[in-house]
Amino acid sequence: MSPEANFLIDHAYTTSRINKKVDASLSYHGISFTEFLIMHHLFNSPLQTMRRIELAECVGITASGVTRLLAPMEKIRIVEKESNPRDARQSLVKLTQAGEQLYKDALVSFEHCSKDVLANLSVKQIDNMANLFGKI
Amino acid sequence: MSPEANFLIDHAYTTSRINKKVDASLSYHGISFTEFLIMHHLFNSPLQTMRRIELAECVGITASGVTRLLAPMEKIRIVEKESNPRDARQSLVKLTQAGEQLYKDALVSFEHCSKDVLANLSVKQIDNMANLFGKI
DNA sequence: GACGAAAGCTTGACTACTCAAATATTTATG
DNA sequence: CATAAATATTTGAGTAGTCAAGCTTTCGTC
Repeated sequence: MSPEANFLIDHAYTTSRINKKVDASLSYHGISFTEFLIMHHLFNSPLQTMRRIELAECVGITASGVTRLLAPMEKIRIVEKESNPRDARQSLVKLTQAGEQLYKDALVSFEHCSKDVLANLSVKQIDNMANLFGKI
Repeated sequence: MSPEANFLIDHAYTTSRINKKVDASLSYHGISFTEFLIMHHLFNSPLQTMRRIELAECVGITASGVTRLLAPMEKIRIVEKESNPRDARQSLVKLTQAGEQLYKDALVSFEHCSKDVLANLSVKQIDNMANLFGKI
């Protein structure tokens, strides 16, 4: 078996362990990793608003996945809809004040979890991996 | 945001893209990545049989996930049940002849896909990443 | 400036899981 | 050796998505 194939198999295993740790860490705030990613991209987008299709691309799910994910988040007022006067097809998404605070709180846990997950690697090694991953 | 947190976020994105490519490549054989992983671990286990709980650990899902995943695979005779005379609780899983052939065929696609996914990386870089991933 | 094609989003039906509880069997202990 | 605890698996109910089809709005072209 080639090193490429072996890597993908090992990678799948490691990824599943990482995701479990991250989900466990964020569950304290009542959110999943995917919901955290949504909030992360909203928070860091220039106008704090994004189209649903952009969010889908960013977090690696489909547009309908975004619709279903956002529905409960709107209900508890973490995010809200905003319409684009220039294009009535679009339904822009925005973090509410509460959503912004929740993101900041969750980020603290996420930072802790990240450092825990990657505790055996130096910053140089992480940068190196990040660089290699960027090529994929 | 720390390099660790940034890495996990980028990693999630890249992983989703990798999984999509792998699933697309294996769909030609009518199987998912998870099913491929099951067959892979069965094929490479010393006696070609494993307990469901071992499979669950290997592929990073729960025992009940394994039950549900294997049900259709048994139905189309890719895998079969075998009982352990020493322990009646166990229900061992084994690749059938057809399952073994399917695995070998799927492996060819998986190898192609792996090389394609990692085309921009040298073998040395892949080994390096595999090594770093092993520390996680 | 009408109209077919494309973009953005949602919905219905489905898949691939998860978790908690139930069942069956084995192991350990008093 | 009886019985409590632990192990292996399955099942019921729920969650997190997917895909294909549909609706509405915009764009491109003639």
